[in-house]
Amino acid sequence: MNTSNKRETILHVTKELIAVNGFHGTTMAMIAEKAGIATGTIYRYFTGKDELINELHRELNGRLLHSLLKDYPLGEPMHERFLHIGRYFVHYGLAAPFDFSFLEQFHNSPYGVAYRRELVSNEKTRGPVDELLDEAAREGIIKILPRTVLTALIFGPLIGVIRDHILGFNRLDEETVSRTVEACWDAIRI
Amino acid sequence: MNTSNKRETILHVTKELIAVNGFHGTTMAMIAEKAGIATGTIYRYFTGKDELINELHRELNGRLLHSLLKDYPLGEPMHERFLHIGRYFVHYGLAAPFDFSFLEQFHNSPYGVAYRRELVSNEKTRGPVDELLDEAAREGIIKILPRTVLTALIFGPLIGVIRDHILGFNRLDEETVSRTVEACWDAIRI
DNA sequence: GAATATTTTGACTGAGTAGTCAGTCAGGAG
DNA sequence: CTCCTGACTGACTACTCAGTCAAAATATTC
Repeated sequence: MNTSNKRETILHVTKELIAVNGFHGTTMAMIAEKAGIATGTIYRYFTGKDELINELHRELNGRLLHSLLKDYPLGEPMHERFLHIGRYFVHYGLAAPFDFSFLEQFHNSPYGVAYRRELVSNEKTRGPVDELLDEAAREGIIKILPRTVLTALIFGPLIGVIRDHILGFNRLDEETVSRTVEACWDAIRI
Repeated sequence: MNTSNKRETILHVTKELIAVNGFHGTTMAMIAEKAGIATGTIYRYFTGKDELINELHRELNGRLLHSLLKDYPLGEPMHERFLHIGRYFVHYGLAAPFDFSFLEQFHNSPYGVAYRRELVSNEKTRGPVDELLDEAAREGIIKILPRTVLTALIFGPLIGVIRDHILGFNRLDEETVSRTVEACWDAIRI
C-alpha cells in the first residue's frame, strides 16, 4: 500500500463510517482501525477531522456532479435532459448509498451550511442543473419562482425518496423513479 | 417557579439550544445554565438527555400537527384543503423557526429514524395529510405513487424552502409560499 | 551496509462529556 | 419553635474524544 493508496483508504472508510454512524459517532480511532493504520497516521494526510470531512465532501460532490453528465443527452429537448439529470441523481443515490448518506448528512450539518454560504458568495460555481434551469426560465417553460424554490421542488423529493429507500421505507424500481422525476417536472413546469 | 414551570423551562431552552447548536453541540451544562438551574435538577424531570429530546419532539410534533388543523376548511374541495395544509405547514416553520429547526434535526437523526420505524410498525397513527391523500387517491385525482413518494413530493420542497428561509438563502413572502404549495400540488395531481 | 531521511506507530494528553450523589435549606407539619 | 421532607445544588466521577510526539520501523541515498 503506497502513500496515495493510504489516503484513499482513509477517505473510503471515513465515508462508510460517517454514513452509518454520523459525524459525531465516528471517531478518529474507528477510522484508523478500519483503515488498518494508527491514529497518528491520519494526521500525516489531513490536518484534522474537519479537513478530512471537507475533503471527502469535495471528492464525493465532484463524483456526483460528474455522474449526472454521463450519457447526457445534449441537444435533446429540455424535458429529456431534465429527466436524465433527475434519474441519474437517484441512480447515484441507489448505487452508492454510503456516498449519498454522507453527502446528505454533510448538507444537513454546519459543514454544509458553511459550504453553501461560500457558494453563494463566490457565485461563479454553476452546475448542470443551474444551466438547465436558466435555459428553461429563458424559454418561459417553467414557473417564475426563486432559484432556491425551484431547486427545492426538484431535489427535495428526490433526496427524500432516496433516503426512504436506503432506510427501507420504500422500494424504488425503475418505473417509480421515472414517475417521481416526472412529477418533479410537473411541479416546476408551467 | 413551580414544578411544572421548571419542566417547561427545561424543554424550552433545550429546543432553542438544539435548534442552534445541534444535539451534540448542546450539553446538559448549557441547558442547566440557560434554564437557571443546576445540572442535577434536569435529571429530576427527565431520566437523561435522550428522554428529554424525545419528550421535546413529542410536544413539538403535536403542536405542529395541531396547527395544521387551525381554520381547516372541512367540506371545501380537496385542492383547497391541500393548499391550507401546505401553507399552514410553512407558516409554522416561519413563525417558530426554533421548533422547525429542532424537528428537522430530529428527523434527520437516528432519533427520527427510530421514531419513523415505530410509526410504521404501529400503523395506527394517521395524520390529516394521510387522510387527505387517501381521499384524493380514492377519487383518482392524484398520481398513483407509493405513499412515501407522495409525502416526499409535498414535504421535501416545503421543508427545503423553510430551511433556506431560516438560513437566509431566500425570503418567503405570502405570494411565494402560495405558489410553492401550488407547485407541490401540481407535482402530485394527475 | 552504514548513514540518513521518511513514514508509521500507539501510548499519552488535556479538554470536555453525561450522569451522580452527599449535602443544603426553604417551607410545611406537629 | 423544632423537626422533617424532598427539591435542588454543583463538585465530582468515570469516561470519551481529537490531536500529539517520542520512539520504532521502513525506505532511500551514497
